[in-house]
Amino acid sequence: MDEFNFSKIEKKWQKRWEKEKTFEVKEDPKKKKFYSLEMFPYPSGSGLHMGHALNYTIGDIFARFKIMNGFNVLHPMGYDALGLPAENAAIKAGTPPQDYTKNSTKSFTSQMKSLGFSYDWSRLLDTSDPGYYRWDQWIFLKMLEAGLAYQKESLVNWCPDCRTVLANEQVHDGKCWRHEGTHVKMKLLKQWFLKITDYADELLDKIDDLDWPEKTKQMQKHWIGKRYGTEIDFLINGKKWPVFTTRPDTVYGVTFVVVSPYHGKLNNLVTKEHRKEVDEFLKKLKSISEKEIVLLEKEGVFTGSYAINPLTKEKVPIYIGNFVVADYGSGMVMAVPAHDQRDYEFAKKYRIKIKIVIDPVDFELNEKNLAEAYVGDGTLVNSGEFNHLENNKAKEVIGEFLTKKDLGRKSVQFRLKDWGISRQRYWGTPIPVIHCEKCGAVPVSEKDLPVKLPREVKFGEGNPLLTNKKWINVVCPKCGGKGHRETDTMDTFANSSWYFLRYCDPKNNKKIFDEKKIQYWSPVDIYIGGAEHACMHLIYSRFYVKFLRDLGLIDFDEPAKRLFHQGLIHGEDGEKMSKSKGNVVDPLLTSKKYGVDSLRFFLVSVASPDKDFDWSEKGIQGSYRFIKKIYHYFEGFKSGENSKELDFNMNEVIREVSEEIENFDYRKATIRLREIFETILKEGKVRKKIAEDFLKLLSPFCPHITEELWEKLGRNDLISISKWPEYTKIQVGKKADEDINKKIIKNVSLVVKKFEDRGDRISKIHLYLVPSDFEEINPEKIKKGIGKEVFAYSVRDKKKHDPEGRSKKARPGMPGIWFE
RNA sequence: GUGGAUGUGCCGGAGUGGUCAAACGGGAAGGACUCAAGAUCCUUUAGCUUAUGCUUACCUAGGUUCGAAUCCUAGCAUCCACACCA
Repeated sequence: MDEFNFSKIEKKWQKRWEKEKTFEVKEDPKKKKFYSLEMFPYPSGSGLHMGHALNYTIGDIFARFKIMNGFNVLHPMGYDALGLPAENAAIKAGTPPQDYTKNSTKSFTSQMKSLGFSYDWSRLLDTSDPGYYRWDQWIFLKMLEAGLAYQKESLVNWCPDCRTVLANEQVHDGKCWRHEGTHVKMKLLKQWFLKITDYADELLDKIDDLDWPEKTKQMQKHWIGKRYGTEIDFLINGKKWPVFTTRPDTVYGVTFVVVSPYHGKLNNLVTKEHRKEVDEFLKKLKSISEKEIVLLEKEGVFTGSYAINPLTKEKVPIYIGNFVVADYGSGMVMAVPAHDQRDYEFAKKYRIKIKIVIDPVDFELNEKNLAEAYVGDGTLVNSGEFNHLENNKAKEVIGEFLTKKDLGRKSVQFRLKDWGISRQRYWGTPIPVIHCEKCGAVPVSEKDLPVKLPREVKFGEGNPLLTNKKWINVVCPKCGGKGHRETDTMDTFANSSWYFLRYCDPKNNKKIFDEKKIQYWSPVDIYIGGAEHACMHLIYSRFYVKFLRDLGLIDFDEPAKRLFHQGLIHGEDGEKMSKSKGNVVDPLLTSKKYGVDSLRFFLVSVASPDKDFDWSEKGIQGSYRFIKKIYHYFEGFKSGENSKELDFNMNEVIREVSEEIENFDYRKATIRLREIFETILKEGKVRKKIAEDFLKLLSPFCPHITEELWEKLGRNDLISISKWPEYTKIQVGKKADEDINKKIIKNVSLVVKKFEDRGDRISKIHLYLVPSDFEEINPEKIKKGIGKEVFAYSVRDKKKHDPEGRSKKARPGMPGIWFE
């Protein structure tokens, strides 16, 4: 018996796939395409981790399954190579990010190749390649033309560690998404924005059509956060200041107005007498991180100004409040302490008047027994001409009234904000704009793209691009005068927002991509990656696709039809894998120890791929044993006749495994494979067809040993591109036919016995069968089997005798029963 | 607070109205082989017991049903995401 030398086998087949370009694909109108994509990795210097291995194994199994099912499968890979970590790591290592990244991507590629993934490596993409980011810049110019890219002075999230601005989506819990311990600060900067909000409605509406995990869809909906409400103009110093509210019905209960400390026109509201207090308050706020503000008590300070309620004409004080969000609505809210908990707390603290305007109807509410805000429904009181209206009705009525008098208007607010893409760092796509004193921000002309990142820069303090004067100082393309380049680079999420389109035509240097190629391959049929991207990458990509569609470049609306999130792998201790905890398991080392196929098989057999699970060394040993067993069995394979039962089982397994892979129930599929293999082992000799089918079913999971054993069975083609076994219906039909009568006899007898044991007398039995069962049963047989008078009906039969409606309980294999 | 998910045997984890003491894997125990270890193979793994028997079991408490791990109601617990959005 040969020693099971998995590493020799792996290399042998990986070489052959590469040599024969097994997984390279071209458009072929005669073949149905399938685009299978996994989120491309950020090529960190530490190489592939187990999470990558899981992600790509899940995708690879799917892609291989589709290939064997006759699809023309596009299964590409690339690198999201631009970004801060590479820059930081490069600085640390003292090498330019270009070199650092090249090393990383090289090692990623060789690692991925060694794991046997079925990628079309000829389409390899690298976002740090000017040939790629040139098209980032091109899209930017198109957005600029369309008015979707713009510059504005704004308060931004600033991470002191990254020394750059972060998008809202990159701030988690008031902290930087890359630095768990770093609080994000607010800073005022001139920034480039992409007007994703123009697409807010469509981004929201189309969510329902996506075959995506419900959770992710929910998160996106929440993130976009569409709210219907009313804008009410309060009068301050003779000027109209709009305030957004979802509760116009409570407008008579407004006793103060609160403005955000970050409101742009805050200074207009602060009177001389209150300047000092306000400044102190603002100063105090600055020293507190956003995270802490959330935990903080509602606090505020009086500005000295008053606002006039347009309906009551009452004058109410204006406060600055730490709980008001600056860039939602107008950054100013009307406060109704009787009917909003936050306002209530604030009013109590600063002893502001509380006025009840909604009467709960079923109990009495007065200022004295009010221990918290009453947010329920009721009828309006103290509301002038609107008294006695039901409050939900009042929302409408007051809204209309305000509109008619031009004191307000219906309004829709989104939580989603425009996407700030400016980053003050080096390793990103340069924003293709030249600033000119005369002409302002002038776009670089398309023919001058790409604006390449200069190698000659100094890293250290601030933005490295500022250190290359030669690169910065250029002539204005418009007037020929003095100009300087924009030194902000784009958020890396710009790079990843459309990469999946570029895979369809990765080397095109004339166009972003060829329309015909895009039309053939896109959109992505299955997209696999982490759930953490739900509100970042997965929203941005949707936005980009819609924009490119509106440019007329593509004719679909959504980047990916179907989405799947893999689970997280924890260390053996159940904790998240991390270097500091020392519980990291390296996929490469593991594959060297047990073989790639064992690793792949194990990764998808411990748990459903979308569930989190703990790494287990014992577990992978179990997978290894299984694979070894298979290897040894096939090595000495001798065909022979096998039982009918095995034929039947195999046929079932083909059906089940196919369905299970399609539904990402990989774990169940591996169980099926184990079971059927046990049966094969027990029988010893089986027909060659059975052996081949088994190897084919196993092939997406364990591509290397199945190639090897396929060869051992005397085949010289590749199993990886062989035809997936077919499931035959006839055979099962026969078998099921025999079963169904027995099954029904058994089940019904059981119930009959129970009834008779209780002392019930049964003379007649009425059975109500689902139509498919009804067609297959043999009533005589059942009658004999049960030994009573039996009447069988189809549930569809309108003339059936069914006084108690038992036919409703009928299910396949188990009829509804009624006794007489 | 809001939204989502989950709760099954020693552990991981299937199942989803009758065939369920509950697949499969891991662990453990016993046995075979071996001088021995490893590998491999077989058996057992809720309790009483060895009977095609009973009892206790699928978070808890109720309910529906001839019958529930599976359906309904309430509660408890855990995990994740978002979180002062007016």
